[in-house]
Amino acid sequence: MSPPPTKKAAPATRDAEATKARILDAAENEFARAGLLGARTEAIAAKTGVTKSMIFYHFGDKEGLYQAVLERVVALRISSIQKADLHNSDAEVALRNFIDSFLRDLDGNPQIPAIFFYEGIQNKGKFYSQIAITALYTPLVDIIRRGIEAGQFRAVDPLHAAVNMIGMCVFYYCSIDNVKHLWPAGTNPLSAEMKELHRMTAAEQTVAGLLIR
Amino acid sequence: MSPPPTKKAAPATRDAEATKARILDAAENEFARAGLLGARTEAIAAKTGVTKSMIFYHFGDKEGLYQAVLERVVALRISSIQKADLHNSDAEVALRNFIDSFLRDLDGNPQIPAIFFYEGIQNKGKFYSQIAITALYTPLVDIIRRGIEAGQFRAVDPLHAAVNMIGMCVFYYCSIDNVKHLWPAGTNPLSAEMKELHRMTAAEQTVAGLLIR
DNA sequence: GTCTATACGAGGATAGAC
DNA sequence: GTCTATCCTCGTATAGAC
Repeated sequence: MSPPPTKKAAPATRDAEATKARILDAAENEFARAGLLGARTEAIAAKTGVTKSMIFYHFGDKEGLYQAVLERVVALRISSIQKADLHNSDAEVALRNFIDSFLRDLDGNPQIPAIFFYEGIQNKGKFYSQIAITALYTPLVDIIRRGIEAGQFRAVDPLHAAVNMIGMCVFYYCSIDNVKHLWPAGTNPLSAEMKELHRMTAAEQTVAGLLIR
Repeated sequence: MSPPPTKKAAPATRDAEATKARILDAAENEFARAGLLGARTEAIAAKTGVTKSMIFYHFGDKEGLYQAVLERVVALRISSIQKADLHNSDAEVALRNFIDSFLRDLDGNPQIPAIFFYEGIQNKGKFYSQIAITALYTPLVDIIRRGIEAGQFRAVDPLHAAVNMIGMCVFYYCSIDNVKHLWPAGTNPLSAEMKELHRMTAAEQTVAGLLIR
């Protein structure tokens, strides 16, 4: 009698970097769905096509994986900010550039706002460090300050105004499943048309909310 | 020998309605902290001062308790909407009334936006019925439509505009722990002064975002 | 580096006494 | 109506083979 064929499937790959990247992609999805607390390592493993053990082998524990996901997301946004032209002497132009860059990033990654909502509410911002938040908000706050000084923007509180503007841009993506019934049945809130409509409307409202009438 | 004194503490109360109300209050807090999935019945019981069993006795299961919390919250908002004067012939006045009423409700219940974020993202809006969303958004959408027709508001998409405006109003309360480092250390984001500043800024930005320049 | 198998704790839910 | 005690499932994390 020949030995029974081994039950174990062959490892999908042995490329550690490729495996880590696939885990990070799946994890980003899962953390957006359920947050650090609700995310299931089993679900991440299933989406990735590897076993749970690989997550612990490569990232130590669930929290380590979560931090890696956050770091990658923040790095992406910082890179976008650097690419955008925010130093136009006209504050209104700089503001439009910032908002446009931000909304286009969201367009391509609509699940990211959810990650940060979870981070703020569930983890009380524990992993979303002071440095990261400063890097993301400071450019916007600076533009608002410049516009107020130049007499282009109303004299609002720049910090509250900045937070509110980000809220106006991201809320759509965080509440899609709550508000989808406002549109006719069958409308896809993430279709290219709907995302463009959101971008247009949000950009207009955000900028107009600040300009002097 | 006399029988040993019973270890069991006397029941805190035997008033079912009072107990249910205390459970609902604690549950609202806990669901805002962690959502339906992350909420711990044990935590709710501890905050309430009764045992876990009472939750199951009065509400069947965790999901039943969750639905009861949502219903109470929605009923509150609907009652506020009915109290506000939204039928002023001037759409700008009606809009200011709506936003002011909404922001004042948030002022008193800053944890409610979190409940709805969880509901949308985690539960995909399963318990936040079509009827509820319609009741909450329709008055705002109607005001926006009236203002556009009267030539007071820019010709934006009314549905997207309404969602974005709500986002501008609630985002502050959902991201406090993410953005708190923007303010000097020791600033309390929920102090009366900060909440008033948020109300003022958000109301201005929301209305200005719609008005024709 | 990847897999299988399992230990171990946490938490929802129930049974039954009072 | 409220409490105590317990069951059982689920999910993180680890051990060890390949």
